[in-house]
Amino acid sequence: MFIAQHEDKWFGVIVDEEDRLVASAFSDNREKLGKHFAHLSRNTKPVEKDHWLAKEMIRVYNGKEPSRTIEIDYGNVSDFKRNVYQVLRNIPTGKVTTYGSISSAIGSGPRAVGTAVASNPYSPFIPCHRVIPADMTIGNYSMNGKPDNEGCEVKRELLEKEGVVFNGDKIEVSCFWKPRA
DNA sequence: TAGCAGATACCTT
DNA sequence: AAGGTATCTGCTA
Repeated sequence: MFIAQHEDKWFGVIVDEEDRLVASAFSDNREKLGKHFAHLSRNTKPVEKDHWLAKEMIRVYNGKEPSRTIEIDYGNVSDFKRNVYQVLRNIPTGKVTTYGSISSAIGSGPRAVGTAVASNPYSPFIPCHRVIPADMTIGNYSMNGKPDNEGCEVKRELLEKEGVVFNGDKIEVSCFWKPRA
């Protein structure tokens, strides 16, 4: 596990031998982050600092696109989740889509997509924060493994930093992006 | 316009 | 084999 600190948050990544991403997450509590990773990945190696992916992560957290291509190690996820995550990777920065439109694109159901998105181990590189309910409200967000009210604020901040426009508690329809079938 | 059921497909144990 | 979802739609008033 590699770790980095930025403002009030900790950012962690786990990579494979070829620097592909096995898991990533962030938290305002370093200990919680460690526990979350232990739950996520068996072979959590000792903490090291300053991996390039940890820096990329802070960049993405601040609403920018990564400066290099990120390769994902899907070894630990089911086929279904991998399908969902590949759709998520195509959502442009500054846009959002809905659980329902993803499910119709891949021939599944919205609640099933919800469970897959909720257990995204690659946040924020795989942008689960860009998935919202069909009524265009902010919906839910998990921190350290569970849905979290504070996490919803983080989700909104992430989207605003990327340029998503809010109108009260709803997102402008101009920010909606439809996944291709 | 808001609230509520029922449908839904997949994941986890 | 059953129970749990980070949902959606259509009905009601």
